[in-house]
Amino acid sequence: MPQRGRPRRFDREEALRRAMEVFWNQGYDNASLTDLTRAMGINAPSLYATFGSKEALFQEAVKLYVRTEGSGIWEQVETAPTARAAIEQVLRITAEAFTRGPSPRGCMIVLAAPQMQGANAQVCDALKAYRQANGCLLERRLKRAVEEGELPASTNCRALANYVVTLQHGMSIQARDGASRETLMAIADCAMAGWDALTGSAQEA
Amino acid sequence: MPQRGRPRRFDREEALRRAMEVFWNQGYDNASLTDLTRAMGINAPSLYATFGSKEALFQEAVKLYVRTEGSGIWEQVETAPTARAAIEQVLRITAEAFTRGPSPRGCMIVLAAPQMQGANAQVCDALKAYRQANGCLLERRLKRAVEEGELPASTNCRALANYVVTLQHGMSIQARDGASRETLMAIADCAMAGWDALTGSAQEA
DNA sequence: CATATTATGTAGTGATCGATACAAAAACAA
DNA sequence: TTGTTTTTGTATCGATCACTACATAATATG
Repeated sequence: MPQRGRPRRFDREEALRRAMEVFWNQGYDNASLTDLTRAMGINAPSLYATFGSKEALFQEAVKLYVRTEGSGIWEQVETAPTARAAIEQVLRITAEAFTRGPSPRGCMIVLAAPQMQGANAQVCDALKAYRQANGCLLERRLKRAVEEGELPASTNCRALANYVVTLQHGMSIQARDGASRETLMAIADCAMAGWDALTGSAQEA
Repeated sequence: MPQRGRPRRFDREEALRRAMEVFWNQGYDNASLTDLTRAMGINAPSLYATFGSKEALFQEAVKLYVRTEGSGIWEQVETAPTARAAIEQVLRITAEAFTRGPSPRGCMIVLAAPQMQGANAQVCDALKAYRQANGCLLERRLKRAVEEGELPASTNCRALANYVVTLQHGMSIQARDGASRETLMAIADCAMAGWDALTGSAQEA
């Protein structure tokens, strides 16, 4: 049973992609339905018939963001040969990804969040979960590095992971403030310059 | 000529302080006039007669924040004996300040910002200026450390300052997500553990 | 053809936004 | 007292918010 009734005049994926860019640029609350429908090229009833509500549209947009724009940063963490390489890649890909286009800079998951602590607790908690998942991913990778002997057993993997994600979150603010790719890359360089001393790994001793 | 006419029934400073907390918690756009007037204990006409507009009130609230809550973090940068001590203090005081109370966590200047890139350009630019002032302050302190021989002449002070403020900005996100004081302190510890290797200063060589 | 089903555009819903008009109230000066 | 000045509370303003009722258009099915 393919389609009955009048066919849809727009592409759902394309419309969702444009909605994602609006949310990415303006955040959840500041993106009005007028902004969204104009960018998506549809009217409000079509939006509601297709996506349900503004909040549901945002949730879908976040999933699309994680799947497309945000994935490149974290997808190599498990496969990287060392934890050191994994984290260096996270920071360097971040610097590259956050300065790709002129319009949406920095991470949507980080930047769409802080204002809506009180209102929209649903949306806020979902974003928080995405944010913390990255920290857990890094912590797991670091623990594996300890098991494999790359890092000493005394390594505080939790603290180290928090340190990296904190720096990575800060890069979103810098990117929004207009920092260049070179500037962000220099920040990544700073982190990696201190890495061996920070982990107390064998390379430096 | 002290006061003419009917005297004001509320304390201006106290009302401003309460407005600051609302903005700090909810950001600029998400703080409605209803929220503000309720917290300040006054009606809308009194707010407008006293502060001019929501935007003017926010600007005053930001100045109050910088003068009171935010000052402790940066005020010792110039006077600290070394750049290393200055930056360690910035990060440790940040960890302490961001976990002081339960309600407003993280830096108001960082967290009230990202959503309002498009709208309220005035307010947004003012916050951005405050944010970048901290980076400049750190960069100047690091340059002084180079002149005084604490750091080698090859030190990239700009990159180093950006690295520190990026980490400090990230700590605002962590604080909003509920990170404990110990967690933030561990992040500061990580940064300082890598500091000597990062700066290539004499202590490590 | 007729009928069912789905999407579309127009137009509007009540609610809330930031901001005010207005008159009563409370202090001063003359 | 009488007038002047400033603040106060009430009751709103037009604009915009997220959202939807409704009739029409466009497809499928029978």
